[in-house]
Formats: sequence, structure tokens, C-alpha cells
Amino acid sequence: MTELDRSGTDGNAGGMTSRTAPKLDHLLGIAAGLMARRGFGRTSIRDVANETGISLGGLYYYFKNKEDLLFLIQERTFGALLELQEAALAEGGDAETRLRRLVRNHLRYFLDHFNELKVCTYELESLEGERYEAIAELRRWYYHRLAEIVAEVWGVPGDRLESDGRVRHATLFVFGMLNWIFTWYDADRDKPVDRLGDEMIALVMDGLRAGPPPERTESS
Amino acid sequence: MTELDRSGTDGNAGGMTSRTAPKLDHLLGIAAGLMARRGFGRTSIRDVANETGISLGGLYYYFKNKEDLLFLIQERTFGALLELQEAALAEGGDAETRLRRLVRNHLRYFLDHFNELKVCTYELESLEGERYEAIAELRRWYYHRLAEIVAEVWGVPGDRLESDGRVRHATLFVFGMLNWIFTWYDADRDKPVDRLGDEMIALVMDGLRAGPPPERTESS
DNA sequence: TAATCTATCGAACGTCAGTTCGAAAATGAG
DNA sequence: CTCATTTTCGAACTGACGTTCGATAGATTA
Repeated sequence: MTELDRSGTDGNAGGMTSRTAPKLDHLLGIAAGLMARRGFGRTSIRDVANETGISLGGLYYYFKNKEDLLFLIQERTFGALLELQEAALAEGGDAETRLRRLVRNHLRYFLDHFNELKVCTYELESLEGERYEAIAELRRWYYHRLAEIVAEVWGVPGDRLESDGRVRHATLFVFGMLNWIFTWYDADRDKPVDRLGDEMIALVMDGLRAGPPPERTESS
Repeated sequence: MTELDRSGTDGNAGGMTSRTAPKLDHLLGIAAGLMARRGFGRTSIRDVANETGISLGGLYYYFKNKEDLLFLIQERTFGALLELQEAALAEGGDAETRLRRLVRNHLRYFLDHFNELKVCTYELESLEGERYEAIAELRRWYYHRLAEIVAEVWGVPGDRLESDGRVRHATLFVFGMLNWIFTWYDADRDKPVDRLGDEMIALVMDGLRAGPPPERTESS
């Protein structure tokens, strides 16, 4: 229904086929900052123009649509996160080890790319059609990796992973913890991210009944 | 900075001081449905007019602002939920019992008022000034009630509750699980809500290491 | 019936948004 | 220097949005 016509060029309006584009990255970073604060719908292209110093019309050299701008932010940010996580999983280890790595990476990445990842988390549904599907696919990949770990902890065989609602729910509970952080994290108050990760792992693995995790200052 | 001028009348533009207003409730329900689907920013007053059958101008008899419309939805929905939870807590019981009640109530309420509660969850930041503060206050109340339970499970004394980051984090992790549901819940797939609650309690209390919760069909 | 209050309407106003476009600088190669 | 390509600009168009307002029924009261 909602089609998009990527006419030959592969993402942005003008040329720019190079892997990394510093000016575009800068632009996307600023746009993400605005969208993280005011939301996609409330952020105008004119806001982006003012904040970046680029003229209103000039922006359309970098993206062909407002929605395309959002897509570029999400694709790049989420893509990089998933690459990171893929590498982390490739390192192997038992389920708990991999889970801990995943959570820590996620939290570290979220600290370094707060605005961008917040936009990824909140504004998926502002995309439509192909663009929506492309990002949804990335999310599905992430979901499956975590679900596999949950299933492994519980000893659920891989072929029953899809049909077992308990694995699905537990996985989504964990994602809820991870993603909800954007609503409350306060850099000053909640300082060491790795400790946050440890606390989360402690809750996920052993629950409240095991008591609070140790209050030490730092670890690896 | 951003002031609102409630000139005498107490919330809506016209009169209407009665406790329950069926037509207003109907209106708010439809508005919540639109906002849940497309977000506050993307939902226009004209959309609400079309969907309700009330004329564009006529809507302003019920609220004085678009933001006021959002506020009314949040205040009523969240207010009712908190009343429910206050009553549930008043019933007493140990920490786990109260936690289970809280979670179950939350999930049941979320099923019955999906759109409205989704709007409450996502659109707090679309409010400003006094209206923002009023809703934020309600949320704070909810947070504290859950934090108290977490602290009780861990045996953290009430006066150290505020300063202990671990209580804060664990509480917010649980809220994350609860609120993230709006992004994935599928009425057909994830049928019995009470079981969802039990699975969540199982994870929160005992963690993944305790193994998956029993797969029974239903309980109380 | 006259007066008052509640509820509703349609038209209009002003603003701001996304997008387009042709021209013009800047850049870099031959 | 010349020329083609890349990048940037400012003005303009078009549509949608929130909000206002005077008019108007219907209901209620005196």
C-alpha cells in the first residue's frame, strides 16, 4: 500500500556511496538528539536545519524524506549494535556468559548512543512499508538471539523454541527491562553502567528472592 | 515557562462537574484508540472528530486543548488504575503476595484498557507544565509502592529505600517488563493474562536459573 | 411564552509543516 | 582555465493542523 521508490540510489537522495560519511553522521546525530527529546512527529525538518546550520532545502540532499531520515538513523544505529552483538555471541561461552555479555554490550552501547538508540526504541512504528519491515527484521534477529539463550538456560530444545510461550515471554520481559531504561536513566544518579548490567543479570538469573546483589563499586 | 490557564472551570471547557460523563468517556476512549495507534502527535483533532461523529468545533466543548484531551485520558485511566492498586495493597499480605496482586491487577487492567494505558505509558512527555507534573506525581506514587515491596523482599529498611540504587534499579526493571508489553502483546497468541502474570512473578522472584514455570493452563 | 443554559455545528483564520526547484557556490579533474 | 560534478541555498507551493467564533437548536425553568 505505502510504497517507496528508491530510484537507483541506495538510501540518500544524492550520491554518497561511501561506507562512512562524516557529515551525514553528524547530521543524523543531531537529528536523533532532537527526536529523542521531542519525538519524531514533533521534530520538524526546520528544527534539524536550525540545529545543524544546514539550510532547509539543503537537507534534502542527504535524505529524500523525513521518514527516510528516521530510517537512516535507525538502520545505522541498530545495525551497528547488532554487529557488536553478533561478534559478542561468536566469542562463545555458556548461556549465562553470553547473556551477561549481551546485556553489558547493550547497556554500554546505549550509553554511547543514547539519543539514537532511544529513537530506535520508540519510533519503529513511525516507519511504514519497506522501511518498517527492514528495521523490524533487525529487531527479530535480536529477539531470536536472546530467545536462544533463554531456551538454553531452561534446556528447551531449539525446535520447540518458537512454540513455547514461556520462552517468548521471558525473552520479552528481559527486553522490557533493557528498553525501558530510556525512560529513567540518569547519568549522574545511575553511574556505572556495568553495575547496572550486573544487577540486571542478577535479577534475571536468580530473582529477587536471592537477595540484593553485592554493592561493590566496580568489576571488569 | 509553559503556563496553562485553567480559568475557573476544572478541566474541560464547558460545564460538566458530574463524576461520570458517559459521552465524554466514549469520546476519550475513541481518542485513546487513535493515539495508541498513531501516537499523540500524529493524531489530529479532525481524526477524533471523524471517528466520534462529533463536529470539529463541537469537540472543544469537552476539552479546551489538544493537550488537555491527552491529559484527561491519562488522568482518568491512571487514576483508576492507582485506585485499584491502592485497594489491592490495603488487603495486606506478605511482600510476594502483594507483588503478585499488583502485577496481576496491572496486567488485567492493561487488557481492559489497552489503548488508554498505552497512551499513559508513551505520552507522558507530550504533556507540559502543570499537566505533566500532575501525571508524573501519579507515576511516582506507583513507583514508590512497588519499590517498597522490593525493599521488603530484600529486607532493606524504609529509610534507606531512597538511597539504595539497587532497590531503585530492580523496581524500574520490573516496571520495564510491565510497560514493554504494549509493544508485543498479541491477544490471540498470549492468551491468559493471569498466566503471563505468573510467569513474570516467577522470573522476578526466582530468576531464569530456577527453570521455566509450570505450563499449566490456568489458576485462580 | 420568554429567558437561560447545555450541547452542537460549520466556516473561517493564521500558522507551520514537508517538499520541490532552479540557481548558484564549492570542489576537483583534465 | 574550463568544465562537470557535488553540495548548498532561499524562495515558494500546498496542504493540514489547532483553535476561535457566532449562530443555533434543544432542554429547562419561571
